[in-house]
Amino acid sequence: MSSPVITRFAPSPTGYLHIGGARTALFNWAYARRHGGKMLLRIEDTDRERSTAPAVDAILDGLTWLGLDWEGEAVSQYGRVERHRKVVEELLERDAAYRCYCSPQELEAMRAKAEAEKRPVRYDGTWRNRDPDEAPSGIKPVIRFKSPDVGETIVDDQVQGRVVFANKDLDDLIILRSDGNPTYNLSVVVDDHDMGITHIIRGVDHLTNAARQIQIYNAAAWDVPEMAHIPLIHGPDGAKLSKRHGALGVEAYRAMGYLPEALRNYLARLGWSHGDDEIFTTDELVEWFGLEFVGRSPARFDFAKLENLNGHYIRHTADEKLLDQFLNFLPFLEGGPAILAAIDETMKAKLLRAMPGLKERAKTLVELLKGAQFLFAVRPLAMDEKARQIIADGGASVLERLIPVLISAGSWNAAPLEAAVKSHADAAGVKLGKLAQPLRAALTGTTVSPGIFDVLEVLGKEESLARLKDQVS
RNA sequence: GCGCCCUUCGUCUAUCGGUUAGGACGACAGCCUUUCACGUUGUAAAGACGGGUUCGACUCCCGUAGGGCGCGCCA
Repeated sequence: MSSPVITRFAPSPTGYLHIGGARTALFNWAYARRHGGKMLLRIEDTDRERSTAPAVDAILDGLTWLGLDWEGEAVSQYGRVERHRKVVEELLERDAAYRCYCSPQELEAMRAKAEAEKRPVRYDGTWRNRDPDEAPSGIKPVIRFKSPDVGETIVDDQVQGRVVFANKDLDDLIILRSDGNPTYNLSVVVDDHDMGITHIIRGVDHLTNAARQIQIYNAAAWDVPEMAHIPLIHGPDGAKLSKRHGALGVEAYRAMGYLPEALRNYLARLGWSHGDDEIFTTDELVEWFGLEFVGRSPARFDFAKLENLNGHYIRHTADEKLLDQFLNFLPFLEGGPAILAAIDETMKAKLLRAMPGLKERAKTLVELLKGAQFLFAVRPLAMDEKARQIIADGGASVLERLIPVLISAGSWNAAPLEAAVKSHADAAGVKLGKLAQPLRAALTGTTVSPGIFDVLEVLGKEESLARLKDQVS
């Protein structure tokens, strides 16, 4: 029996859980599930300047919302510094590390010079073999890892394949700062080892780190875990994902009205595939997931596809459950808490009854709310300017006759609304079907819809139509 | 600059040497619908470029171009 799979998600709490991190977490989670293992969570908070408690909360909250659970308590990397220091001591004793007395200024000069001479920017190894007795007094040294200077380091990656790095390209990285705190690459190795991580799944931006980390594993005589470096998510323009694009925190997606199952499905399909399957349950994802099906090229984030998927999930969610999700979503929407507070049992019943009509025309929960506006409208109804305009332009007789009927229809389910419009179509002798849309706009205060133009057209108000079009544009 | 990685329709992708290169989103057109939406049918749309290897390359190799990532006392 081989050892159980243990994966980990290790975000640094310097901000929210961004979409790329969410996908990394999803892959780790799915992989662990697939193999009956578990996913651990480690907060990489060794950067005391930038790490914040709210960020930790945001990450845990984001994962929870996405339905990605982890085993046990989240490990604080900072809480393990003593252990990290101890390992550094051991490396020092094994002659796998050494003290370096170069000042930040010297290093900066070294970098600048290398750049000016168009040479690779690397630490030149000044103190690697220099006699420690020559150490200048009053300077606190950093400790550098003694990276092998010949040969090569091979990252046998589950996704990237066999990636070879020449050791001469990897310089002696700092593993302990002058203030006595360990650095990332050292901490990661120690933690992954101590936590018994068997599979490291993370973004390709860590590929070079992987090589350095493997060297540390070797120096410590520890087994190197399996590694898988997955491609990054790019913005629609192919460049790095920016805020404007989608590098938002998952809570932003929640606020935009996306369902966690839709986001999960979408994210899973980004870089991973199972033949032509596009829509699948989380159980299926777990059943099908495998690193061998993860591609190596970066994927662009496509909101249109996410929306489509979200619409699908909204349509296929049972009314009761969808109502629950809708209600749970409101607190995260701007102005949503007030709306939620105003929803009593009667309103819930109305919403539930309206759900069938509502959900098939909403791609997000925000749109669902928009569609439900007619239920929330305060009576008597305040009409916006555009609606008044229509009435003034001749729609009055028709609208005036219809509005009382529509209000008395009571339920305000989309279906009765349309039925009411329908039943009066014949009576009025006009193609009133075309009025449903502008009516809704008029009754709810929603902004102009193209339908209003139709109204005027139906009523033969060419002149008004021209005027309105002019006003709108 | 150095190192590593990537390159199939606009986008996400299937193909794992032999296919009319398939699916999905989006787009466009039709149908359904007295609105919108849903649904449905159809159309357009791809192997970056140049060399090899092979009976045969999208698939393997090399090069070019383009793109990405990394090169901190950040993680």
